[in-house]
Formats: sequence, structure tokens, C-alpha cells
Amino acid sequence: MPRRHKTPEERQRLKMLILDAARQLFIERGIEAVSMREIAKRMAYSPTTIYLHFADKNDLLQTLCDNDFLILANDLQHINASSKQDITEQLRQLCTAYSRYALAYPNHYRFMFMTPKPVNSKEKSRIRQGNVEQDAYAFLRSMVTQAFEQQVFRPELQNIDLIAQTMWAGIHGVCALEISMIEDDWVDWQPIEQRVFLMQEALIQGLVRPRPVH
Amino acid sequence: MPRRHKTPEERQRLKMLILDAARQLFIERGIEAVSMREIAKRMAYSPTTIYLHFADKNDLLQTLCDNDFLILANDLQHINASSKQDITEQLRQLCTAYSRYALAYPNHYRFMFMTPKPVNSKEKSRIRQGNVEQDAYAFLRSMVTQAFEQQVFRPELQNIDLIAQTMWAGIHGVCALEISMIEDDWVDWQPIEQRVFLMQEALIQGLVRPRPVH
DNA sequence: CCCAATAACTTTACACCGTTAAATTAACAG
DNA sequence: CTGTTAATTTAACGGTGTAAAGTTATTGGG
Repeated sequence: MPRRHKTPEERQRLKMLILDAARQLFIERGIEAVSMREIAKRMAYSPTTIYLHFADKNDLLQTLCDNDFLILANDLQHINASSKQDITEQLRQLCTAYSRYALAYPNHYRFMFMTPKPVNSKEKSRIRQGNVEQDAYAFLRSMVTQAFEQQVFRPELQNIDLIAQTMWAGIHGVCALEISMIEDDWVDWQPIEQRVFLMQEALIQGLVRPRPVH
Repeated sequence: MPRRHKTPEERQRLKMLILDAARQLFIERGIEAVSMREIAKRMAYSPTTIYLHFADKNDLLQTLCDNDFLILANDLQHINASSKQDITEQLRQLCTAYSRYALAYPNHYRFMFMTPKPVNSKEKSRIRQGNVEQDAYAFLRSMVTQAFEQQVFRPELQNIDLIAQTMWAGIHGVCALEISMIEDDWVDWQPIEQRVFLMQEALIQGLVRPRPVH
């Protein structure tokens, strides 16, 4: 029973309904269970209705993802609050918070950082790039910049993006291996907390200028 | 035109034919183009013939993967040859060789280490686990063990697997981000060689006992 | 007040996919 | 020569994403 000229609020509500159904399916039964037909079934609409609000499946997933990026960025915010602590301690906390997020929502994380995406996805995103409150990379980068200005890194390290990307890659590596290989009993995996912790410490030790020995 | 009692050699040859077709498709058009039907078309058989030699698609891909694991392990072998060099230099070379492999065959790498696999895959593998010449993790682990015995690591690091897994995760992180995010222009990615190099150095610096300062 | 326009939604359809079951073919054993 | 059986194909099932066409029912304009 269609109504002509749905209000923008109603259109938004339906869009949310789609996203909610998708997210629920995503969480309950994993990413491979998320099909357009399944989403539609769950919200008691026909599959093609979804295409009135999203260009295609990827667009839908991308939108779903945007939300998760915001949640991640938001999770990181509270670190800065306790800014009495020194900057390396804050970097440590950043590593911990990031890995906690990744391991708490492995399905989301997989889609966010472990799946190649079409190139056009940036323009459509509603996240404001570079905004520290919405863009987790920007947050990391700004923290690294702070540390850099306090000259905590080894003197030969002069490229802020390179430092930030290396830290990211380190923690990402631990989380990504955990998510992909958790079922694999080929390797005698050590506890994930220990792996995160050692990576974090190794990165700090490896990148930070050694304290002068008296 | 079926022949009764195909010889084991012929059966093996057909199996190879399937694997070759799959691999070629894999390389040419990416993993999502590798469908049973496409493979069959390429080798001018019917799709169902494949199922006479492989249990299902995953079994096929797993077998394909086994080969790549062997190639990786083989790529690493020659590092030990030049064993005159000190062990940290060998660890550096291991990092470089690993990342070179990952970035040269991103599709293979994706499937090997960035895709969750069913649990039963180990039993069927023809790779001998723990064999340094066939198992890349065993190779890394043995090299870390050597280094450990020479007491090159920081004294608080006593868990060999933990050290090995952390080194792996670091390099994996760089490669995995590169492979997944290469198209992403959100982040101002620094050159991949620099990212690999800094990770490698950070890991060494972070894990290795500092030389005593005179 | 009525009717045509159109937004909202559904039905149908296409071309794929992995996989199974049944049918077909042809070489061999007796 | 014939029945058996291995090798292979055809047909089919239930799934996928998505495009095109069809169906309503409300609404703005004459």
C-alpha cells in the first residue's frame, strides 16, 4: 500500500530498517548470510525495494560500514581525555583500544579493513575525512604528530605518515591473523592478549628514541 | 569418450589440468572469477567432472593453496645458505623475502592468509607440518629459535612462539593492508617498500636486546 | 469531483553460482 | 557378443545479485 510522497523522515526510517536488518543478519549469521533476499525477507519487503534506497549490495554494506567507522573513531576519543599521561602511554592505549574493537566485532572488522573495496567508495562516505572525531586514521595521525613534536621517536624517523602507518600495520597484523586464522591449528597460537601486548611494546620500543643511559 | 580404468598417471594429469585452469583464472581475473563452471569451460570439460577429483570448491582451492605454501617455503630456503651473516641480518632477509612473496602474488596471499578456512583443512594437506623445507612457519620458528639461543632477544622475552608470531604479524600487517587497501585513497599511503622496511627495523629494534652502550 | 500522473512497491525474469542425481557413453572382462 | 562399470555429461535444485516491467493507491491539477 504505497503512499505518494513519503516524507524524508519516512524514507530515512525505511533506510534504517534495511540497515538494521542487514546488521542483525551480519552479526547473527556472519557476512555470507547477508544476502539482499535475506535482508528483505527479514524486514518483510520484497528484495528489489532495497534498490530504491541503495545502489547495490556494496553500497548498502559500505553504508553499514560507515557507521562502524564512526563507532571505532568514537571508541578512541576517550583516550585523549586523560591527557595527563605521557604520549607513549596514550599510544599504548590507542593500540589496546583498536585491537579491542577489532576483536569484539570481527565480522565488521573483516569488511572494514580486510576486504578490497571499489574505488568510488570515498566520495559517498558521510565520514568527514581528516576529522579527528570521525576518522580513526586521522586520530592516530594526530597522536603520532604530537609524539613527533615531543621528539619521542628515533631521530632518523622523519615521516609522520610512515610512522602512523607502521603502527597501524603492526596492530592490524595481529588482529587480522587472529580473525583469519583463529580456527587454524597448524600454528601453536599464543594467547591473543599476549600477542597484542608484545606487538604494542615492540612497536613502541622499535620506534621510540631510547632513553639516554646514565 | 571415457576409457575404462584410467591409469593413476592419467588421473593425476587431469587433476593437474583442473588445478592449472583454476590457477590461471585466479591469476588472470582474480579470485571472484574462479568458479567451477569457469574452470570447466576453460579446460573444455563439464563442471561436474571436477567433482570426481575434488570434494568441492574449497577442496580445490585448498589444494591450489598447498602448492603456494610450498613455493613460499621454498623461496625462504636460500636465506639459510648464506649463514655466515649474523642471525638478525637473516631475520631481516626473512621479512623481505616474505613480503616480496605476498606482494608478488596478492591473490594467492589473500586466499592463504586473509580468508578464514574450514577447520578440517589441515588433515588433508600434503605439506608436512613442522618440516622446515615445506612449512614457512616452521622455518620462521627455527630461525627465531636460533636467535633465541644466541640470546639476541630482550631478556624478558622467553616465549619463542610468541616472538615468531609477533614478527609474522608485523610483516603480515603491512602486506595485508597493502593488498586490501591499495585502491583506497583515504589514507596518504607511503611507499610500500618504506613501510616494509620500517616495520622490519622496528620489529628488530623492538624485540632485540639493545647492544650494551660503552 | 474525477482523472491522469507518479511514488512506492512487487512480480517476473535473467544470468550467474555450487552441487547432486540421473542419464549416457565407451572400453573392458568373461 | 554381452553385461559391467568407470568416465563423463545433462538436467535439475536452490541459491545469488540485479534489471525491467507491472501493479497499486494516493495525490495534484483541471
